[in-house]
Amino acid sequence: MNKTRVVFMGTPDFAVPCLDMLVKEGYEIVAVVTQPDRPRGRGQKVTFSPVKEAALTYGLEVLQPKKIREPEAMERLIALQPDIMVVVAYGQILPKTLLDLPKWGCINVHASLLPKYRGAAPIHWAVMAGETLSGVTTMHMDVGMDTGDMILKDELPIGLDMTTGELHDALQAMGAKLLSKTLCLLLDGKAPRLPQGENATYASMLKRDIERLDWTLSAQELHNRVRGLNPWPGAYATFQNKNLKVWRTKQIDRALTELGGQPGEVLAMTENGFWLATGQGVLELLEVQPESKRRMTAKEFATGYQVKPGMILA
RNA sequence: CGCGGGGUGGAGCAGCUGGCAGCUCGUCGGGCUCAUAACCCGAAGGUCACAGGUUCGAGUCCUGUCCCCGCAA
Repeated sequence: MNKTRVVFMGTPDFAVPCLDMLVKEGYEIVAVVTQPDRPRGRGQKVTFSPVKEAALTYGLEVLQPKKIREPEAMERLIALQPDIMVVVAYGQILPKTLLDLPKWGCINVHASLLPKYRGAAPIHWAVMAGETLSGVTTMHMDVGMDTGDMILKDELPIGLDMTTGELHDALQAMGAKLLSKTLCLLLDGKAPRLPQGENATYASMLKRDIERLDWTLSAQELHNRVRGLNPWPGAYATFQNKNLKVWRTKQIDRALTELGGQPGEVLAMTENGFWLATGQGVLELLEVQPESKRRMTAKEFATGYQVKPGMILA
């Protein structure tokens, strides 16, 4: 049994394996802090965050302050006298008072190789940028946004067709393992403090306009956009005045000049879908989803909606 | 009660101002081609989500139920 008193802060799925790990390894989790319950989804049903769901199954105390700075929450955390706070995608900035509260400080697990992709959506932005290497980093938190001194890193290659969802799942598992190692080092007094250096980039929250596909971009950029926004929030284009989500694409190694066509024009039907002209290069659509319909292969879509060469997607 | 779309042969869609259930793909049989993502001829395959109602007659109109999905969060 591990007597270290831990406060865990986290919200989405990504954080859950870290909480699982802490429980499994016997840490004394004195409280779990997560974002408040909010109405969401179709029907506006109030739902718990994944971390809250997990915490409840473990019978842990759950705190859900609207703002972490509110006195009630601060007092409670202070009263709990945590030895360490572990923060994984919580979604709120911690004030210095809290950062300085635990004896061992506050540790964060971040889904990128810092100092690249600091911020809210590191996985999405890394995939959309066409990065070939990703990973997770643990750090000693400070007042900045993901600016703290680093402790450990673990790397993971990003495949050419890998989606954000796939990378997310891989990094999620990796994050829990790295956190485990990090805590061992830290509690041994052996955790390094590696400054992040100068080459930082930021991965801000996604804005809605990123989802709309612009066929004048290159096939490469569009392919990265589509896989980077899969499975959430999804990229879409317009077909016959209705939205068409594009879930999976493939870059075609074929010069556009030999085929002609304006951006968004259907060039040819293929075994699995169809080719589309872009600003530069050819993109094959493989999986799409019309409004109100389920996901389907681009082949099925083309069959039912009578897609033919020469037609235009906007 | 957040807004909205939809459930029709194996797949994807049309039909929904009520009157014999249609299209493309796939499947099966046959033909053609050096070849192909092909092409030609023919065939099989549907309790039109479920239950009730209106009607001479319902995939189509009305009511209820189940399931799927988009937006918004």
